[in-house]
Amino acid sequence: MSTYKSDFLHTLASRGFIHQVSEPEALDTLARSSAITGYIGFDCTAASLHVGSLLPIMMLYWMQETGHRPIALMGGGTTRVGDPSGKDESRQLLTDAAITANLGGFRAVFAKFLKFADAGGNAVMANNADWLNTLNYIDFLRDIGRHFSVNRMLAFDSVKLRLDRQQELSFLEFNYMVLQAYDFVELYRRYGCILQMGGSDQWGNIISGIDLGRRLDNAQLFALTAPLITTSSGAKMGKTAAGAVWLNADLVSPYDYWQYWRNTEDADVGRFLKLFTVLPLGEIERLAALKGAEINEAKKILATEATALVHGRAAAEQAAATARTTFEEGTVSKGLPTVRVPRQTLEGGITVADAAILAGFCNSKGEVRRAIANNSIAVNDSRVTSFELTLDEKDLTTEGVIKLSFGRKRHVLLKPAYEE
RNA sequence: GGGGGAGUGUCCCGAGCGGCAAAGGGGGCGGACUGUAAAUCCGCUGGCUGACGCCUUCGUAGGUUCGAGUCCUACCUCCCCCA
Repeated sequence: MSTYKSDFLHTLASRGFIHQVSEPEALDTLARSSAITGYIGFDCTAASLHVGSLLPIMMLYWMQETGHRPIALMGGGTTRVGDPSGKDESRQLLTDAAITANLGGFRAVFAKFLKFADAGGNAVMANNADWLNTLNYIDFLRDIGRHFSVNRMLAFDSVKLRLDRQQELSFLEFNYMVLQAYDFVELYRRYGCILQMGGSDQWGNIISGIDLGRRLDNAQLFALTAPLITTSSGAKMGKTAAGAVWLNADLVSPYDYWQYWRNTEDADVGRFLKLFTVLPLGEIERLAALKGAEINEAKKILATEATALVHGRAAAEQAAATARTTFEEGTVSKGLPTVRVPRQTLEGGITVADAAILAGFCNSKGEVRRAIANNSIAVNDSRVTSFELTLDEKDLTTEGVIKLSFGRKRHVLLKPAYEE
């Protein structure tokens, strides 16, 4: 399956994580004979990590799992600059306060995948703000800047793309790759880190770091990139009707997260099981081979396993149970997302339109109107045909809730709120 | 510096003789069919209104006109050619 002899590279390769590796033989040999240290950098542009970050996180997970030391590098410093790779326009700059706040949300997520010192493991969480924020400009130019050829930098895709399209590329962004390269060297010096991993769009930036390490410290550093993951039908990972699929439970509930994976396309099941669960490959092979409706079993396992990694086994099982009662038994499950409606409002009667907006299904009454015309909205599993329909306490089921549905997959329980 | 062209429905691309809430795609959402899949077909894809209708939208600001995405002026941004 793979020609790698080290546990680390063999695992990554056979699970589909590897796109490109610099000097694969040398790295393989090294990883076989000793514990190596490697890192991946993460942006702090959002308040939570999302499904797109999952792939790199899993690489760090396997790194630790196969006996090495992973470093999750928070881009507290580089996020202040903004990576131009793969973007047409410069990203909006975030305030330092926002970056710090975002960082806070990350640690808990990483702790679910990696064992840091407080959990008795060797994983490291670093923040490049620690060394970037205090850099002295002139010193930095003389020590680091001299090793960078502008001629070469102009040839990098991330830069060239912008220039070719006559898109603005500020000097600030132009420096991003220099800083990222410097990060690599800094981590090498601090932790003996010799490997940087990342998405395939990071290749150029990583190579810059390798070059810098060789020039400054005569170090042999390595690059490993992962393929860009899309669904079989070509869509980018991690988007749903409601937006990005975040890893924080307060942004995307375990139930919704489970649903996201449950709705994986047939053709992706095997690949995703390998990438996003830690099930043994033999088991995955068996699941991916299921045909027709049977592959739904594999999807449920994918959903439960993937959810368990992020939200814990109990939450995953609960999401699975909720899905089972909702979709397979067709009954009202208490595990569905609930929306509280003040009791007075309910007594006075609330229109379906307002309820649908409250539930987050629609943004305007016009949308609700169209949705009803399209047969999309149901109350307690019966189709709503009239825009005039008003809901009140008589519509409460024996469980004391009103089940409001949008389409066949999105359900919400309206629950009278007695407090406040 | 001179000449020519372009900016359209706040997701993207893109048509648009002065009557336009504005063609057509893509994407998205929903329905049918299925297996909570894919493919396919159908519907929807500015806001308010029960409805007549009203309001807001075509780079920005003015102007002409009963009426402007469309014509005129200035400005901004981008592309191409000449220098």
